[in-house]
Amino acid sequence: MYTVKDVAKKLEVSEHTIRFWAKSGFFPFVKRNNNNIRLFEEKDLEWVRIVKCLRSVGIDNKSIKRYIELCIKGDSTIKERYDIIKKTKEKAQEQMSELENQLNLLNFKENYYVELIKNNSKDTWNPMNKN
Amino acid sequence: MYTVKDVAKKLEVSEHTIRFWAKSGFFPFVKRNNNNIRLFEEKDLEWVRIVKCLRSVGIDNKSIKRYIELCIKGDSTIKERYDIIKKTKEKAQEQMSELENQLNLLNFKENYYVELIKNNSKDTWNPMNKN
DNA sequence: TATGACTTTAGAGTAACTCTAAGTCAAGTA
DNA sequence: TACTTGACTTAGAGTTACTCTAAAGTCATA
Repeated sequence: MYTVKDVAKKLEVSEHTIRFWAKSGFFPFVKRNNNNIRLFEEKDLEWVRIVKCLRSVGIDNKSIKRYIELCIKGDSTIKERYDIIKKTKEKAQEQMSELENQLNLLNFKENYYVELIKNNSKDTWNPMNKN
Repeated sequence: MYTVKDVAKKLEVSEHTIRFWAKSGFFPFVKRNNNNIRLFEEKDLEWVRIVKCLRSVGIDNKSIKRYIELCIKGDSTIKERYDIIKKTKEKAQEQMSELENQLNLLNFKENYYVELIKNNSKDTWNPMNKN
């Protein structure tokens, strides 16, 4: 059994965020002990992991809530949930190729600076260069 | 020469965002015509591209502003700018591997749903399943 | 028993957009 | 010539998803 703090540490999400997600209704299944303290079971962690995954791919909180409501409804919604996951996956793949582009640009910039430093030359690319 | 709208379309960023960035002081070099309209030159587009790149890797606007101020200062700041780009690149690489993890999870989920549908079986993973 | 470490909540604060309203200007049309 | 349309401008309000703070409850240890 894990407290909010444990979950936060284990999944590398802030405690604030876990509580915010809880308040947003993302974990309707989480039990509380006698002192009103949330205790996540092993199985629940998988769920938090999915929420983190959806968020980090940029799915908004309203859509995550909708996905959760489909899960609550039960097996009749499996097809619809499958579609959501598939769309999300496609979105993630686009992000991957976008990130590759950005990495290329950063590599280019890095090399550019390396050359500048090595040759002690002027930064002619910089549109505001005063030199 | 490109208006804000042109830049927005070319770099796939909203016009609002370009104006917001302009207001934030990200494009101190952009000229205006007689009617006070911003006109970006070809060279300036490269700059907007860098800003987009830094933002999409999660660099905050204050840090981007700082980078720009270093650029304005001129060639004496090249080493410091190099360090920023290098750190940003490392951050992007971490994001890449994080995104790979998320993609793996999404693939796993996708296959799980595919199997459920194919075999018409129960969703035993779902912690809120009512079936 | 009190100190400290933990939890909870409501609600204020923040970053980075995102949108709206009101205004200027130039070009096209009746 | 007057009017409408459309592109651009600004200030500032609104939104999302956190992020933080404050107040209060519980429990172990000194």
